[in-house]
Amino acid sequence: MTDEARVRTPPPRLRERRTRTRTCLRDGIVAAAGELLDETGDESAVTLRSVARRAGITAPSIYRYFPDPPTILLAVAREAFVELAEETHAALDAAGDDQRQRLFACCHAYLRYADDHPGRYRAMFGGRCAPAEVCTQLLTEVLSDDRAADTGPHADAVALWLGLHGLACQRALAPAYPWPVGIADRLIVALARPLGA
Amino acid sequence: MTDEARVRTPPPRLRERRTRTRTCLRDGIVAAAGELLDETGDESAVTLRSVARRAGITAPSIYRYFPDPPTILLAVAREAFVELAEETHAALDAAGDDQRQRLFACCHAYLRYADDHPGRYRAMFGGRCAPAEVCTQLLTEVLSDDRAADTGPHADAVALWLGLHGLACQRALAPAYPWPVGIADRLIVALARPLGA
DNA sequence: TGTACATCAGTGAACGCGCGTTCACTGATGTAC
DNA sequence: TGTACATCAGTGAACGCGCGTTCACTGATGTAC
Repeated sequence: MTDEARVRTPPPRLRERRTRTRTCLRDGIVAAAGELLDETGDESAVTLRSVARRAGITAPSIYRYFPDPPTILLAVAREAFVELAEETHAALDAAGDDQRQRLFACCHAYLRYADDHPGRYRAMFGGRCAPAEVCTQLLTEVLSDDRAADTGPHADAVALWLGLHGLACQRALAPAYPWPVGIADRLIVALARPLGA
Repeated sequence: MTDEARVRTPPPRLRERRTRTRTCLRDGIVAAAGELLDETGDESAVTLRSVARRAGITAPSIYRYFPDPPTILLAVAREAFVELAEETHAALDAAGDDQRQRLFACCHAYLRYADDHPGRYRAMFGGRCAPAEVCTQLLTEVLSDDRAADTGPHADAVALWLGLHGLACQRALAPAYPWPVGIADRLIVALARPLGA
């Protein structure tokens, strides 16, 4: 009786699996890897098998979607860049027209994303992508309006981004560190002059 | 004959080992781990066994010096902080008395160390130590002379360090990225005002 | 509408590998006589 | 000075584990009649 019931259990499990398939198992795999990354902060904790466990599938299933584990992390990083862009653009949209407010909104949205997704943030800049361009492009736009005559809005954007990145990076690793209050604004003001001043 | 010769080979190997022992095998282990770190840029490539191979000993030997692999990386990070401090102080000593020159010398020595030891640099800030204090203390000294009246030389030093760290960090990961020329000076100037201006 | 069949996403067992860790051991060194 | 012995750093074999990867398979789905 008990054995019979146990033999019959597969169907619901398969049904559940099939349902997941429809909403694209690939997304589930990427999401699982992202969660593991944010929870552990350690790329070596994101193995093919640990991702499979988190996603509720068996390890070989992943090969239908990704040729190898590094490609999963690449997908996580790419998705994270899209999310980051969405959040910073949303912050810009909500900030109105004032240049200075737009600058701060954009930068704080950037830092917030890094704080909320420390593992993903590290994966983004782990050398798999060439992402500085993505980030600096946005900042170049935010900065560029009244800096066309400067030595180069691009270089200014890179400098500002490097400052934000340094803070985001280190906050992701040592969130408990007693950062001076207003350190983010101090960076923005210093690096975005004359806009931030 | 050949077999006999092979049987006799151990002694020189033991002698060599013993020689190494005198100059402290522990240093050899830390050095081996540091080399692996800089060559691969990947902490997961620094295993107990890979370190032992690089150091020319067997894996269990390491237990005489370190209780587990993470402790090796901790030792590498600590040693790297000492080296970094030595190099920045040497640069300051060579820079003379001019405040501005001292600032640039210190910052460039910092960046040079990161460029020369990318793997070690990442390990330093991998969350094992609370290192921001070590770095910012030095920068606070370099900055503080004519900034005592500022809202806080410490916060300024942290901001400057974050900028340098962002650059060092990202250069260690993507050395091929086409950084704008003079990006380091741009960061220093912006973050160390009025000293850098 | 009902039935037979092809498809193919996901399974579960198996493999070889490098890992961390343990253990009894070996043999060079330094000490006591 | 020469000999017997204790020490203990490093060895090499062995273990169990989780990993990536492969393979034949299962069974739900969609299609052809």
